[in-house]
Amino acid sequence: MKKELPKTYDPRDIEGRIYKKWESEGCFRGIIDKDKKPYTIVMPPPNVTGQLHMGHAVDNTLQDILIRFKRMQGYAALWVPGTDHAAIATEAKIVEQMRKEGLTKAELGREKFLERAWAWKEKYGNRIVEQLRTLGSSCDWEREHFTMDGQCSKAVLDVFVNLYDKKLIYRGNRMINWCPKCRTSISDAEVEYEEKAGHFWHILYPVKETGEYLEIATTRPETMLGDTAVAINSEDPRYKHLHGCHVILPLINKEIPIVCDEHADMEKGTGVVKITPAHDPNDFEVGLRHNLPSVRCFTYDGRMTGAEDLKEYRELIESGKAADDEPEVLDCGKYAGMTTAEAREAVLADLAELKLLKDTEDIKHEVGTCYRCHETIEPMISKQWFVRMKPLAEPAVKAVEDGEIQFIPERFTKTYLNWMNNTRDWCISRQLWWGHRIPAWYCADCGETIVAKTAPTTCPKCGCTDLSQDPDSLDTWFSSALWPFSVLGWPDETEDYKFFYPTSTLVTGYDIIGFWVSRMIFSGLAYTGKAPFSKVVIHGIVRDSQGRKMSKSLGNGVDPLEVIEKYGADALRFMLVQGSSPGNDLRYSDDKIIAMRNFTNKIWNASRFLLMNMTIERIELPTELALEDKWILSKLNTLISDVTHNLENFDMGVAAQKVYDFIWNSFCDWYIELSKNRFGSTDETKKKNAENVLAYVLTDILKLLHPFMPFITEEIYQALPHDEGYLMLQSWPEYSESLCFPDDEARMEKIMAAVRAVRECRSEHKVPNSRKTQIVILTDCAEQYAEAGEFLTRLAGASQVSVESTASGADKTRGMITVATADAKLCMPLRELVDTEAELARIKKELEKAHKELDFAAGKLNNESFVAKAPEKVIADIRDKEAKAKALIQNLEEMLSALTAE
RNA sequence: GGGAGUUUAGCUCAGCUGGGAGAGCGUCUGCCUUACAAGCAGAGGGUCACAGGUUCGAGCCCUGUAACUCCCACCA
Repeated sequence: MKKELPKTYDPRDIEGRIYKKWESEGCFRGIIDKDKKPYTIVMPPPNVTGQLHMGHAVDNTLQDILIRFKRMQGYAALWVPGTDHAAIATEAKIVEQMRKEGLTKAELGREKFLERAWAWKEKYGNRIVEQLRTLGSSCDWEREHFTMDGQCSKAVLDVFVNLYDKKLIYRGNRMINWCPKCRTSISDAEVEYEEKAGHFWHILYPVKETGEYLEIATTRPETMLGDTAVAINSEDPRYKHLHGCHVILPLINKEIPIVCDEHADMEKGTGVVKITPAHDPNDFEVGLRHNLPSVRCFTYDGRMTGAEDLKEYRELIESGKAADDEPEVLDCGKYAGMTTAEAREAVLADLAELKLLKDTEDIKHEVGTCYRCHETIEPMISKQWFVRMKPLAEPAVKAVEDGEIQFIPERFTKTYLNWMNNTRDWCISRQLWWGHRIPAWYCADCGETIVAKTAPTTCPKCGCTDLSQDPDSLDTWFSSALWPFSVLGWPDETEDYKFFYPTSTLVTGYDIIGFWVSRMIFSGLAYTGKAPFSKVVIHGIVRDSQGRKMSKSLGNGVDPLEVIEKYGADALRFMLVQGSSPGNDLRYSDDKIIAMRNFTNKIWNASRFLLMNMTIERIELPTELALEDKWILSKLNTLISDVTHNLENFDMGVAAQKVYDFIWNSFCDWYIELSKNRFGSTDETKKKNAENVLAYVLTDILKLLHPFMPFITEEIYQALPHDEGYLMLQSWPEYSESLCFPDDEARMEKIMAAVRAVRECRSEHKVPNSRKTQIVILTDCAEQYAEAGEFLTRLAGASQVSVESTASGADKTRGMITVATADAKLCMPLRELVDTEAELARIKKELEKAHKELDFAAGKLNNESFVAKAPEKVIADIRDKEAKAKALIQNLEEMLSALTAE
C-alpha cells in the first residue's frame, strides 16, 4: 500500500470534504440510546445576523473538543446548535438599512417591518451557521433551533403566562433604564458604566420659611424641573432648624418640601440633595419612602416634556385607566421640546442670570450607557413588564451553593452569586418589534389586562370586544434563558427532553454570566424543576497580539475564517486551546498559529513516512516487542491515562500540550528515528513488527488528537489500515495494564541518556554528521546496553559499537575522548579533534555539576526530619540521585586522571 | 467602595492534590542524516513581583505590600 503524498499538508480541500461526509452520513446525530449515558451540550446561540469571530471560535472549539471526546468515550452525545434573534441588535441593523432607503419604522408599520426582519434573518441567518461548520463543529444540525422558531416561541408563551398567573411577572410604573437612541427600555444588566468628564453645578434653592439659600450640587441640572423635594439628613446639625420647612424651586417657582432621609449623606458635598423621583433611581426610592409625587419632565425620545405631553397625561387620568402609580407630567414651558442637553444649557444660563448658580466644578464620573449604542441612558419611571426576581433567585443561589451546578474554574461562582444575590426585578419589555410580542391584551373599555397564550376575543370583565395587544416585545435574554430546555422540546415531554435533559456542560465566556448563565439557571430550576446543566465551563476572551480587546472600532479583530483559509481549522483550534488555561484570556498571534500549522505538518509527515513504505493490511501488535516498542507503548499508556483525566477535568490546554509533546518528541524525534533500523530492514518479521507498532501507536495518537484536530486526524486515519467507519466514531483509547513496562522504559531512558551525551560531545567539538566514529561503551552492566549499538549507530553517528567491561576495556580506550553517564563511559577516537585543555575544562565543568547534584541529595538525606517525614517515594528518588551522582563523579574523575596521565 | 484575576526565560504563556523550574517563538552553534528546512542535533537564557509566615521541603499554602487588568456598585 505505497502512497504518494505531498510533502506539506494542505488543509484546504481536505477539511471541507471530510465535514460534508461526516454530516451527510449522520455522524453528528445525537441518538437516543437507553444503553448509553447521555452527554448533552447546548450551543450558546450566536446572533443570527452576526459573523463568526474569535469569541465564537474559542467557545465552539471547546464545546467540540468535549463533545467529540465524550462521543468517543461511548456516551450518547448530543450538541444542539442554534441562533439567537438578538432583538435590539438585529432591529438596529434593519432600522439602519431602512434609513439608507429613507424609510422609518413608523412609515413602514409593524407588519411590513417584521416581513423585512424575517427576510433579513433568512438572508444572513445561514451565514454564521455555515461558518460554524468550517470550524469543524460536530453539532446535530437536524436539531438546529432559532430563538423565534415555533418551539422556542411556544416555550416563551408558556413561561410568560405561567409566571403571570403566579404573580411572578407584573406590569407597573417603575424606575427603568431608557435608551433615547434605541428608544427602548433596557435591563440593569444591559447598562454599561463609562467614565466621562462632567461637572458639579452648585445651585442655590431659597428656603421659603427663612429666606436663606440651600446649596445643592448636581451633575444633571435639567432634572431640577422634576424635583419634588430636597433631602437633608435628620442628624445634620447644619440644617436642624429647617426640618419641616420648604424650598422654592427656582425657574418654575414651585414650593417643595424639605424631607429628612438617610440618602442625604452629611459627609458629601453640602449634605443637601435634590430629589427627582421620576428621573433618578435613588430619588425614586426616596420618593416612595416619603410618598412624594413623581414628576416626569423628559419624553421618551430624550426631550423636555411640553403642553402636548401634559394633555396626553390629563386625558389618561380622566379616562380612569391610569394606574395609581402613573407619574405626573410637567409642561416645561420655555424648555419644552429641547433635548436634555439643550435644556441643561438653558437652565444653567437662566440660573446664572438669577445669580443662583454658585459654582461649577469639573469632575469625572461613571455614566450609565446603553450596551448596544453607548448612548447615555436616562433613568425614567415607565410602565413596563417585570419579572419578580427574589423568589426565583433563591433556589438559583442554593443550587450553586450546594454544588448541584459547578463553575469551572471555581472562582466564577463568586461572580455568579454576586449577580444573583443583588439582582433587582428584571425589566423584560422592550419597545421593539423584532422579538416575542408580549402576550397581553388590554380592554379599551375597562382597562382590564388579559394575559393568554392565544388572542382573546372578548374582555372577561366587561365583555367588550375592543381589545388591543401590548405593542412591546420581550428582552432577547428572556428566550435565551429557556434555551437548554426549549430546544429539547419543552414544555412538551418529548423523547429528546426526557433523555437529553438536563444537559451536561455549558461552555461560555465570563462576559455573559449575568446576562445568560444566571437566567438559564433560575429558569431551569423554576420551570423544569431541574438545574439545566451541572457544569459551567467558563473561558476568557481572545485578545490581539498586543493584548487589546478585539473590537470593531479599533479594527484589530482577526477573522477566524481568514485564518482557517490560510492555515486550516485544525491549526486554529489547537492554537486556541494549547497553552491556555480555563477562564483566562488568551492572545492571538501569527507566530502561534504558524507553530500550530507546523505541528499539523509534522503529523502529516510522520504519517507519510509510515504510509510510503507500509506493507501490512491490518494492524496487530506483535507478540515480540523490542525495547523501543515497549518504551513507546508504555509512554503511550501513560499519555492515554493523563489526557483522559485532563479532559474529564476540563483541562483542555494541558491535555493538548501533552499530546503535542508526545507526538513531536517521543514519537517523532525518538521512536520513528529508532524504528528506522527495523523499518528499513530486509528481515521481514522485524519490518512487519516495526510497522505494526508504528501504526498502532499512530492510530492511538490520532484518536487522542482527534477532539482537538478533527480533520487531519480523520484524513490520516482513513489512509491507514483501520476499522470500519470514521475515526470520529471510534472508541477512545483506554489505559491497559498489559502495556505497562516501567523497567524497559527506564532502561530505554538510560540508553537515550547515552545517545544525548554523545551527541552533546560531538556537537560541542563540532564533529560533522558525516564523520562517523567507533564507540566503545565501558560499563559493568553490559546487559543494560544490549540495544545501545543500533541506537548509537542510528542516532549518534557511531560507525561501530562495542561494549566492554570497565576493567578490560580501559587499555583499549586509552587516548580516546570520553563522555560519562552514571553507569557507563562512552569512548570515541576523536582525540585529534580535541584540544586537551578544552577537554579538561569540559570534564571539570561536568564534575562541578555532578558535585552540586551530590551535595543536594546528600544534604537532604542528612536532614533527619526530611528522612523522617518525607514520603518514601521522594526519599527513594533522592537516594537514587545520590547514587547516580556518586557513580558519575567516579567516572568523571577516572576520565580526568586518564587525561592528565597522557 | 466591594470582588476577582494577573505578575514565571528577551516575547507569548503552561505548570495537576507542595518534592530540585517547562513549552512555543526569538537568540547562538552545527547539520539538506532518503517523513518533514513548516525540519534535525546541540547551546545559552529565570532571586518564579516584593516582604514575612507555615513546612523536612514553597512557583504552588497563609498574611501583608506594590504594579497592571477586569467585573460589580445608586457616590447627589
